Amino acid sequence: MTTKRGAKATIRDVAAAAEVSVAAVSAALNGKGSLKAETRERIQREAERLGYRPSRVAQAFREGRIGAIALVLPLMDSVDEQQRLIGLDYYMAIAAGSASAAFAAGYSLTLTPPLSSREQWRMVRADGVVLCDPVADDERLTVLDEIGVPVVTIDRDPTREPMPPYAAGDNYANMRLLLDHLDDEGARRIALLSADSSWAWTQDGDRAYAEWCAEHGHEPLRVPVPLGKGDNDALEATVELLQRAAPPDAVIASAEQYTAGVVNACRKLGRRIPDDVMVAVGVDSRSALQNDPPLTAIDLHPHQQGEAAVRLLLDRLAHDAARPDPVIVPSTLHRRASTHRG
Amino acid sequence: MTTKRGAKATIRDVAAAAEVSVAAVSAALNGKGSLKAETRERIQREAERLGYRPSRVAQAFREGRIGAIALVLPLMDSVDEQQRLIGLDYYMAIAAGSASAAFAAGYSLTLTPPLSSREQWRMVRADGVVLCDPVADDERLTVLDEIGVPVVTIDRDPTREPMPPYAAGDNYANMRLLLDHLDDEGARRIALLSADSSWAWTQDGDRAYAEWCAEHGHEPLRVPVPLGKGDNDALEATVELLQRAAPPDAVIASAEQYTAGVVNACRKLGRRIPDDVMVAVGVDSRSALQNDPPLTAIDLHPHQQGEAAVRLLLDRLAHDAARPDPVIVPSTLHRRASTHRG
DNA sequence: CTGAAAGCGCTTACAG
DNA sequence: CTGAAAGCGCTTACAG
Repeated sequence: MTTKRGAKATIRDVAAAAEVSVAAVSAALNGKGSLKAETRERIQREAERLGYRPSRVAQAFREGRIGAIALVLPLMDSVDEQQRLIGLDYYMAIAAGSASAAFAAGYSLTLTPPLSSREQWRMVRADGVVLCDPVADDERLTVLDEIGVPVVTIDRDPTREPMPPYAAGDNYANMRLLLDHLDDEGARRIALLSADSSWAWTQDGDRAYAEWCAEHGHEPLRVPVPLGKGDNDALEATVELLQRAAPPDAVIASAEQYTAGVVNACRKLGRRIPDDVMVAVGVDSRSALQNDPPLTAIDLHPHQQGEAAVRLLLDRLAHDAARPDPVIVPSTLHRRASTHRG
Repeated sequence: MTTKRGAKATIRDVAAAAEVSVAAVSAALNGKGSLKAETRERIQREAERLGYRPSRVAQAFREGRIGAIALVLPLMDSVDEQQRLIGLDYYMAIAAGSASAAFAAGYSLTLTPPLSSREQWRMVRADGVVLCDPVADDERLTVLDEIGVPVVTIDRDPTREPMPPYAAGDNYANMRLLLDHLDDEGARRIALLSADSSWAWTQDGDRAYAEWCAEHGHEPLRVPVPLGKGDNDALEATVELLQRAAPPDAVIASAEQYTAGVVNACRKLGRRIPDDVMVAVGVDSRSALQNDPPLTAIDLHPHQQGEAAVRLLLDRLAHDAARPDPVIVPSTLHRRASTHRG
């Protein structure tokens, strides 16, 4: 009645060893049913002796759920080594928040690497997916829909109908918050580095900027900067801006990726922050906080966004009901030295 | 014979609809067996019509494996919001590398949030665990061993016997590489910021530093700096170092976390890098690369370490055989402007 | 208080 | 070429 070496003991092995039924073993180990204390202890002893561990797959199978949620981050989509180094604080915090919310509900969080083919997506073992920063007509959402996997996005889908549930910051309001703050601090020519992308947060920010400028009679100074390709683009764009005949007296870096480029451009040209030019960032990060001087930035509370997205997803899984409302996570403006002239 | 609304179609529903056996459905959908083309097509049509998706859990159950590997990162162990912001490039790259190696082998990668109790660890649904930076007598390894989950570590376990298989950089050699490089560039008093921890990489680095100093007749200038508690500690330690009567002419920041602190300390005291003091970092990051001037750093190729660790784990899962040898991933010294006086 | 059985959804031999 | 059955390891009603 001993198990074979190497083969893992099953509930049957324990039942045989303790000379009871498998049901009794199950009850004893899960503290259910009503077993005589003596029997329960004997079963536990035998289980211990055989090194029995209930099979997690079998349990999952019985529960009818995988017990995992997949998280898809844009940064995992890059293939070359250089790019992979780019671990943005924002996404890391989303991952941490998602993981803890998932785990609190008895789910684990799965990181999904770059997937191209439909085949690969079918391999994903998860009860649902949290997808960050969908683009317009995002193919991945189409595939997931075909496969029948529920999806929640972080940042809303710009085009899809019906729009999947989502969690997001209030990107429109945040941009206006930055602009008002810079205005209060005396900035009169505020430039914006922003990506030409179909992401909702970019478009919301651009719209807020355009409207704010129109309302305040300011000339818009928006410079498109590609995202992702390293940070030279942001540096060059900022250098170009600052060397214009009428340079800006404040620069907003809308993306975390631009942070170093903007700062280095100022340093390169000998422009002091904030005296010659104020700098503010649309997404807070360690770089912003640790910069000398520390940079004013919007904290999008990505940890909370991750938590919120996972909870939305779990609701969908549980109730299979009506599409829930989006969750807008309030953001915080951290006023730091980069936008305040002593 | 139609499925209930809401309830997902099972293989039985498809079999009934197509008027064949479940075995035929399985064969048709997996392209196995020898079905008449006409039958196969009819089955596929019905499956399509019913929106049938094979249950991933059931498949997993049959395969006898969960199909997931858990990754445990030290940074996920912090609870307060402030700490969570700390997404180190090093760990992010490990996660990306692990995920792609896992996925290539048909496994997914699960992120495990901070777990304290044995109970919580039992909830982890994974066929194996990759644990980063084990400390001496790491409780987590003890628990995982009890639960019977195979483990591979990144960076070796400092004390455990038998030592779990691991992937790591050559931390001893790397420290000497940095020291030799600084020596070549003319540094004569090289200080080291290093943590008082039981981590193997810290201890290896400290040992290399002590031996190198002894061999070269240099006075050791090692300053212990706590890890994790934000970056003020590194800044203060560096300020203190640079204000000594005999200040160092080079500083090695052994951890990625020290990067900003060291740079800001130099800036605060008006010491120019590299002219007044050279700076080198033991772990490469975006901060090091984007600093002005860019900082010389050791690239530990964390992406490859992640891949290697996952492959070690998969080997163990597959063969259940002898303990494999550790994998030492070669590191690269990136010589940058911070250690070269024009 | 305990046992025997059914069943979760799939795939893989094995019969016909 | 196709069907009926066994079985992966567990838990949950249901009998005794």
